[in-house]
Amino acid sequence: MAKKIDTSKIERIRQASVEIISECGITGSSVAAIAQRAGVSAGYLYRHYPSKVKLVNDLLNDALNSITERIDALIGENDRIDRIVSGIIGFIFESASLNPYRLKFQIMLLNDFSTEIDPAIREQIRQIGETLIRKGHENGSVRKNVSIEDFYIALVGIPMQYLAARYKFGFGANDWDIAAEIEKITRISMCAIK
Amino acid sequence: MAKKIDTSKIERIRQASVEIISECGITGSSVAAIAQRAGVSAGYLYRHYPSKVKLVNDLLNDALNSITERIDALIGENDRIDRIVSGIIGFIFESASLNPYRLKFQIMLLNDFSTEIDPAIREQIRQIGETLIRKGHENGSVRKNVSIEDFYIALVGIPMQYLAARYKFGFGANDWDIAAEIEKITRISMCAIK
Amino acid sequence: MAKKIDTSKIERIRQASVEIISECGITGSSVAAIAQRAGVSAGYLYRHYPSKVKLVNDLLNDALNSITERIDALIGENDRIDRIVSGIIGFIFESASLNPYRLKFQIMLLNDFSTEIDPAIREQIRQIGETLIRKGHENGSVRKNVSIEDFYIALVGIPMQYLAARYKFGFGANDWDIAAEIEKITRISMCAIK
Amino acid sequence: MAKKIDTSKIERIRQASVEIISECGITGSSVAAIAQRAGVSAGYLYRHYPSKVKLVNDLLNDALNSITERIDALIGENDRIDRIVSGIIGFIFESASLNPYRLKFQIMLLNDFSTEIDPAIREQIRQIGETLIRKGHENGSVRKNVSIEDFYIALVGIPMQYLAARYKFGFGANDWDIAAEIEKITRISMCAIK
DNA sequence: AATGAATGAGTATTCATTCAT
DNA sequence: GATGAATGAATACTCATTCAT
Repeated sequence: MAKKIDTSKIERIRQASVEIISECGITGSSVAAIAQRAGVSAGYLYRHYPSKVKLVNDLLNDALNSITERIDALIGENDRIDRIVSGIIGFIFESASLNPYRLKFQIMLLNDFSTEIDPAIREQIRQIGETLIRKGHENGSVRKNVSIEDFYIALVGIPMQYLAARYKFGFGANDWDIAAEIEKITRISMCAIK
Repeated sequence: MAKKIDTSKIERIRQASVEIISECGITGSSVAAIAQRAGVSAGYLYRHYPSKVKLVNDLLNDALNSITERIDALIGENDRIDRIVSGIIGFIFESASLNPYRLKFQIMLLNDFSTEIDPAIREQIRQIGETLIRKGHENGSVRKNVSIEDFYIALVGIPMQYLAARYKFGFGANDWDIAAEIEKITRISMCAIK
Repeated sequence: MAKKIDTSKIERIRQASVEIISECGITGSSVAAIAQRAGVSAGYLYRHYPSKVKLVNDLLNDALNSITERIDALIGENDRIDRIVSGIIGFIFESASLNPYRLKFQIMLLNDFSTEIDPAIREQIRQIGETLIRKGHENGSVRKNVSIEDFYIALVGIPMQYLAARYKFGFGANDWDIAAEIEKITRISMCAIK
Repeated sequence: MAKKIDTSKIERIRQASVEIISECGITGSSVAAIAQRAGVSAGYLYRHYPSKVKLVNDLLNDALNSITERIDALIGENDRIDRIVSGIIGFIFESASLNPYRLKFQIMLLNDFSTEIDPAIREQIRQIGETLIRKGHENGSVRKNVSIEDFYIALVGIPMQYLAARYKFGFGANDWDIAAEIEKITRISMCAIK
């Protein structure tokens, strides 16, 4: 029986990449630094990712997938738009508290015009948007002329900018009432689509 | 007499920097590439900026200053928070249509955790936030527990995420009714503070 | 297992540095030129020396150490100052014939006021000087008011200037009677301390 | 009547060059820095020296000439070798106290194998050496087999190494009895040729 | 005459990537 | 499989030199 790939090493590479890239930016992060923080050799990294660019793309796609999958799940679970909105905002805040590096990484790359979004992901996001528009129209929970951008802002843009402001400017207290924050952001986000 | 400094060259360097950085990221943009696009030599650039870091900081500070100055002006002109909000959103959209690179540059750097905001700028932003909170409370146009972050997303976060979504995903039509957009986004942004 | 470090490469870098620096001066010697003469890549050099400055300092310290170590050894072996003086002069001439670049390198850097001597080396030299003064006074082989500078001249300055004159002006024949030269220089050097 | 060349500017360039080069080395000294310290423009400097290399060569030749001229003068004035030796040593010490930069510059370049001595100067030095050998033999004040190198270290090498040791290592007191030093060094230097 | 703006080749240093072991 | 030695192209920055004014 052939040796299994040591998935924990791969996971360490992924987490190390996210950490270092969120701290130093993409081009500011060297493969050597990533490998070192992951506790593997640079050569090992290259046996699993053909290039640094592919690694970063993979990570970004996964990060976006985790959000789209959650939205898909929420859509499958219930029809109420407000539940979907508060569900995804809760997910983002939870993700921020579990792994802030990962959230910073997502925010950074979603606002970085030097990296392209994988067309498949873009298409997936477009479909989610259209599904949500249709659903919203069916049960009258969104306004007539709501657009995909409006949903993007509501589900992703607003909560992430809220967190970005904290990370970037560090205003305000450090002790939040997370449940209250989620409720507040949900209310704001609903304004974007209702 | 020696040659006169060609001031247009400085401006060309600034614009080229903003363009290339918004396309390639900070570390992905080489001084040589910037100089070439500006039509000057790399050496020339260094006679006016002591380092690439200083150049980028200068550009970012100017970009942020242009926003804070506009907010200050709007605050000075009138007391209605909704006018201030729509004024700054209008300014951002106008800026996006005049010089999209500059706006991309701002969005990118505001969401990049590998660069620090100049403490002077951060303080300026904090003061603006507090002034707006006080004003809003005085005339009852904002809710009780509104925070600086709430104002940040209302004035900057939400309009910029709209634009980021367009730039990054390219959904939707290219022919906007800008006035209507501004009105819509103002309404959403007001939800963040009201 | 990864490739083994080829230790001969390090030695080649050291020798190439000494050669090129003795020919072109420190700032006149590029890292690229050194790497090329050593037959390694520039990147390789940087995996073993953190900077050009450190490389040069290392080489200079080693070169000075080789002299101070020899003096220490000679001091340990016998008490006669004249034996120590002729021993070190012999060592310098031997070194010049084995590796003239290395000697040129030493001469150059000892007479270059743009580089600092490592304080540890300076202290070592001072201590050697004081030991020699004490020893010399004990057995009456040096004059009363002999100073550290006098010993510096005797042990290092005079033999090296003799060689510098050859290298720089190229007077005289190329076929020396080295033993006689050493004897002559020793006699002159003894005048500096007796 | 045509405007005269402003000789004071030229002199300032020369002195500034000597100062900066003695502090930073040849390649470590930029033309811009030299021009600035001289209070002239870089362009002005280039109207009088075709290149940095030529400037440095000129300065070195002048520095060596000032020594050879003094030796020639001393030879013309008297026949006693010891008077010539003490005369030139006195001249070097005087020069060191009037303009230490200049002396450091001379020491550095005489021990720098990356710059070539002008063949005319070398020939002049050789002739001086031969004259001194002949004179010394005539009046029996030097030993039979004395060489040009012996004279070089007696007249230049030994006094300059004394000064180099002070500059480089900073041993010893700062308050010398210059007359006594000159006498001491003359005695040592005479050993090199007697 | 004198300036200093402008250049571009050159320098030290880094880093993605390869490959011998 | 896994390593890390080795590479060399790329990057930020400097500086001798030129030339328009």
